Amino acid sequence: MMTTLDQGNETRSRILAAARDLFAQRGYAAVSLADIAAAVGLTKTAVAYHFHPKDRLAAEIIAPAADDLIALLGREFPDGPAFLRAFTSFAVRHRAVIRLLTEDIGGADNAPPGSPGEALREFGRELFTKLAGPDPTPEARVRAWAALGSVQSAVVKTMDLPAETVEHALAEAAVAILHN
Amino acid sequence: MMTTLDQGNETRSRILAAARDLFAQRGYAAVSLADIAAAVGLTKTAVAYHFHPKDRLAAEIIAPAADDLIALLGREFPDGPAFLRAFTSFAVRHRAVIRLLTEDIGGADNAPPGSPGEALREFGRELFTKLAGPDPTPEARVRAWAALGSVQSAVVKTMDLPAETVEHALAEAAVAILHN
DNA sequence: AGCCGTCCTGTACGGCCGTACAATACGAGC
DNA sequence: GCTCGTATTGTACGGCCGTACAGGACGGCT
Repeated sequence: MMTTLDQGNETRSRILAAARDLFAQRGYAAVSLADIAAAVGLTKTAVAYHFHPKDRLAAEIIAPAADDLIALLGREFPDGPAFLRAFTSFAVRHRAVIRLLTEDIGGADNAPPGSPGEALREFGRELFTKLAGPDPTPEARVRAWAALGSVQSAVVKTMDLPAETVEHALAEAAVAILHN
Repeated sequence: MMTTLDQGNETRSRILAAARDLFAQRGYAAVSLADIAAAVGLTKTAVAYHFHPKDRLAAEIIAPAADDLIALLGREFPDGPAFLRAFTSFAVRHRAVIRLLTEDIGGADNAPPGSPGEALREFGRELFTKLAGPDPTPEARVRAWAALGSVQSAVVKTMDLPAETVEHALAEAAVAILHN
C-alpha cells in the first residue's frame, strides 16, 4: 500500500507547488486548471481529480499561511512597528501565497457569500485595522495601506532573493513608513 | 448635427467612467462588458458598439495616464526621492487607473505580443529601473519594490479621500522607505 | 488468479465571455 | 418626404472555463 498511493501524494504535492507559483505570478483567477496541468505534465481532469472543486486548491495552498495569519492577528503588540515587523516576517515566510491573502481572489461585490474571496478580503481589512487602529485619521489610513502594500509588493517581486535578505531590508523599509 | 451625435458621445463618456471605476475596484479581467453595460443601463452589445475590441476600453482609459507616465519616465531626477515624489503625484492624479498601469492586465507568459498587458508590464519594469538604477543590490531591489507597492496600494485603497490629503501623506511615507 | 482502490485519460456538457450580424428607432440634411 | 448615419437592441456563434462521467492502466491484497 505504498508505491501507488505515494505516487498520488507526490503528484498532488507537485500540483500544489506549481499552482502556488502560478498563483503568485498571475493571480488566482488568471490561472486555469489547464495551466496548472500543463506545468506538471498532466491533463486538467487529472488536476480536478485531486482537487474536486477548484477552490480546494486555493484553500489548501492558503491554509498554512492563514493559520499563521490568524495567530498573528490574535497576538497583542505594543505598537504599530512591532506588529508590522511581525507581519513582514510572516509575509516573507509565506511569500508564495501572500498575494492571494491580501487581494486578488474575488472582485468587489460579486463574491458569493462563503466563498474564499469573502474571507480573504476580511483578512485584508483586519490587517489594516490592526495596523491603523479603530477609525484612524486619513493620514494614518494612507500610511497603513502604504505599509501593507509595500510588504506585499516587495515580497512578491523578489521571490528569487533569499528570504533573510528580503526580511531584513523590508522590515526596515516598512517600519520607516509609520511616521518617525 | 448635434443632439444625436452628442448623446452618443455622452453615453460613451458614461461608459468610460463606469468602466474606470469598475476596473479600479475589481481589476480589468474581472469586469465583463455586461457588468459595464449594467452599470450604465445598456446591453453589452451597445458597449461593444462604442469600443469594438474590449482592449479599446482599456487603452482609452489608460491613454492619458500613460502619456503622463511616459513624460515622467523621460524626465531626469537628481535622486530617488525626487523621482518618487513625482511618481506619487502622478499616481494620485491618476489613481482610478493606477492599478491597471502597475499590474493586473495580462498574466506572466500568456500575453500575446503587442497586447496591452505587454506594454503595461514594461511600464512596471521601467519604473523599477528608474527608481533602483541598473543592476541594484538586493536591498535596493527590495526597497524599490516596496516604495512602488506602497504608492499603488495606498492610492487605490483610499479613493474616498481627497487627493491632496493622500498625496501629502503618501509622498512622505514613500520617501521614508528609501534608506535614510 | 481475481478483485479492488487509486490514478489518470478522453469525452462531453453547461455557463460565461467577447464578438459578429441583421434589424430597428430616430433625428439630420438634401 | 425620403434617405442616411448614428445609436441601440436581439440573437447567435465560437472559445475557454470548471465540472461530471465513463473507461482504462496498474500495483496491493486475499
